[in-house]
Amino acid sequence: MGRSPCCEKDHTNKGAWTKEEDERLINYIKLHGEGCWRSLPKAAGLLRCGKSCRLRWINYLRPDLKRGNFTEEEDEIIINLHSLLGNKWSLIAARLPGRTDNEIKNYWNTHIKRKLYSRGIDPQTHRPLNSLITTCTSNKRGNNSSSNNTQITTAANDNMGFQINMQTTKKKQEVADLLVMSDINNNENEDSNSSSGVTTEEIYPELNLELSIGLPAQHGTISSSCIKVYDKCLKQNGKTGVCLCCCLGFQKSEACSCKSMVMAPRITTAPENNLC
DNA sequence: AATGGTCTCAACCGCGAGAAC
DNA sequence: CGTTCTCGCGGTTGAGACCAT
Repeated sequence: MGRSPCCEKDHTNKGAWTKEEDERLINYIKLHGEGCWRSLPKAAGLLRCGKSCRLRWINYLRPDLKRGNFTEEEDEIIINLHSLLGNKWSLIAARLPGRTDNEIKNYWNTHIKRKLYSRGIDPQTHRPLNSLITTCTSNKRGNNSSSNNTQITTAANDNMGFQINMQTTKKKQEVADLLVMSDINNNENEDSNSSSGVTTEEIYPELNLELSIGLPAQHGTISSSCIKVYDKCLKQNGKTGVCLCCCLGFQKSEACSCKSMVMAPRITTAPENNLC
């Protein structure tokens, strides 16, 4: 019946590789070649699972890897290939000798996305950001209970750009994400005169939250935090288009520079300090 | 100099497809 | 033919480097 497990996970190391482990892996592959990742760790005297060995070799130890910064030419190749292939990093890597899928993926997330945003291009769709007036649909519960929907719409803002220097930690980002939801919840609760301490989930077990928000298109400095929050929202809601200021509820509606673009009820009852 | 926030990237995790039994 | 495993992939995480105050 089937095959035996690839490794005994109780007896394997995790985390960063040591020099000694690297040397063992390199020496073994020099002698025996790549492949047979399942049996490799034991044969090479490594307390690692085969998967980990494969990853270490492919992403770091392979002799044909090109080290150093990506060139402008490589940037453009990646952008073009991504527009054709999407997040098929292995396919993109196959067309860039000496680069790994992991490396390209990291580079995309940390550099190229920002570059595209600053050009006013959405990195997912490769279309101009200011043409996007879209719908974010939070439908985690998978049920469209139309009477309980909240719909909020803003348009793209050409003036604000992405010059939001969000001094947020990862935890703050999570809080910020929750803020979005809780602000919506607050609006819902205000509407229904609900008292505090009761979650929206309790009030609306089948709640579907639908947002329609636009992204600014002006060139500017974008922190990776902004991009992460944007991506997270994008992922959770399935579609494109978030004004972060509004999304995070970081400003009062009357103080927000994109107020003229707000077309529908705002997301938030904002905190006192205006970070916009 | 100390502290706290942000960025980068190596490594891990989980999943799907196909192979082995 | 069904079950289990391997391989490879894309997404995510977290440690440490770097930067700002």
